[in-house]
Amino acid sequence: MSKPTVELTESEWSVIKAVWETEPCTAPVIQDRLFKPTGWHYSTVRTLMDRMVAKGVLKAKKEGKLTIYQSAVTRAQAQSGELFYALKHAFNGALTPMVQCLLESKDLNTAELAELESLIKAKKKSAKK
Amino acid sequence: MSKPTVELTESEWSVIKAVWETEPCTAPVIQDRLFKPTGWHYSTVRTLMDRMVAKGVLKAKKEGKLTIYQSAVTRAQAQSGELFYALKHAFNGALTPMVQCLLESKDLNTAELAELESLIKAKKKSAKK
DNA sequence: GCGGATAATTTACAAATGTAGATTATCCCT
DNA sequence: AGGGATAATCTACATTTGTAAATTATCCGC
Repeated sequence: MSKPTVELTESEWSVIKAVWETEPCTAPVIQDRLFKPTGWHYSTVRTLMDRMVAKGVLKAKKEGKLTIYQSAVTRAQAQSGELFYALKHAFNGALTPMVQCLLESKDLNTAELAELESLIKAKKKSAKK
Repeated sequence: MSKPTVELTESEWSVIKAVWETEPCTAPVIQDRLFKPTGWHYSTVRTLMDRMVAKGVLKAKKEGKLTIYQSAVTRAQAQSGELFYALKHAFNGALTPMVQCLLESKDLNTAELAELESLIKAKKKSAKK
């Protein structure tokens, strides 16, 4: 029932993003989408995808001669996985320093800051019930 | 002059955290600190540290028979590296969704939210002008 | 039914990562 | 000077990741 934390490599991120955009889909389709940015050949993409199936981040089913792939984790799950990995390792789980790091490193304009502020306001509202 | 983005593996995070806390220090000292949580033996830690020197995240100098290590990247640099890795891969560089993910996944209390809010306020102040 | 197109399968191989045993050098003490 | 303690060096090996060529199967149209 618990979703075991998702951790993806850089290559796997490329693949799963393409899958989310086109699923259900076949490996050739994904290869096609990724060829431009990565230059990967079919067997490369296919290997990645099959390994991802083994890891449980993609699902595959055979349909006639074709293998149809779908994601087995949502974008939100994968995002959380990545974020919490960073939070845990780099910030020892402490949220505030992480946000501080974000604010300091990125050069945010006033509008962006306002947006973040309103996100928090909204959250406060829903939290205090 | 530009700091090439720092990327650390999980094991390397363990090592560099210990180094930050004790530097300058020797490998045996680090091994000692890490033995409890990880069970790693001397040669394991030593290998990691030497590979980290090769990568440029630690520095080593010979002092008599001893090898003295120090970090070559600051905690803040490493934190940024990790955070931006996540931001880039999981969120395509978009800050707002990342913060949203943070707010949604962690169950923050009102005080924490207030703290984040004040971080942003402070930033706004320094940004404008 | 055959040939080209498309997809799948098999196999491979180098680099990076995680882990550590075995051997050797060094230093200090008696 | 010899022996134990400590540190260093060397070597090793399994797993994971990145990348793909070569071979084989399948299907569609002629």
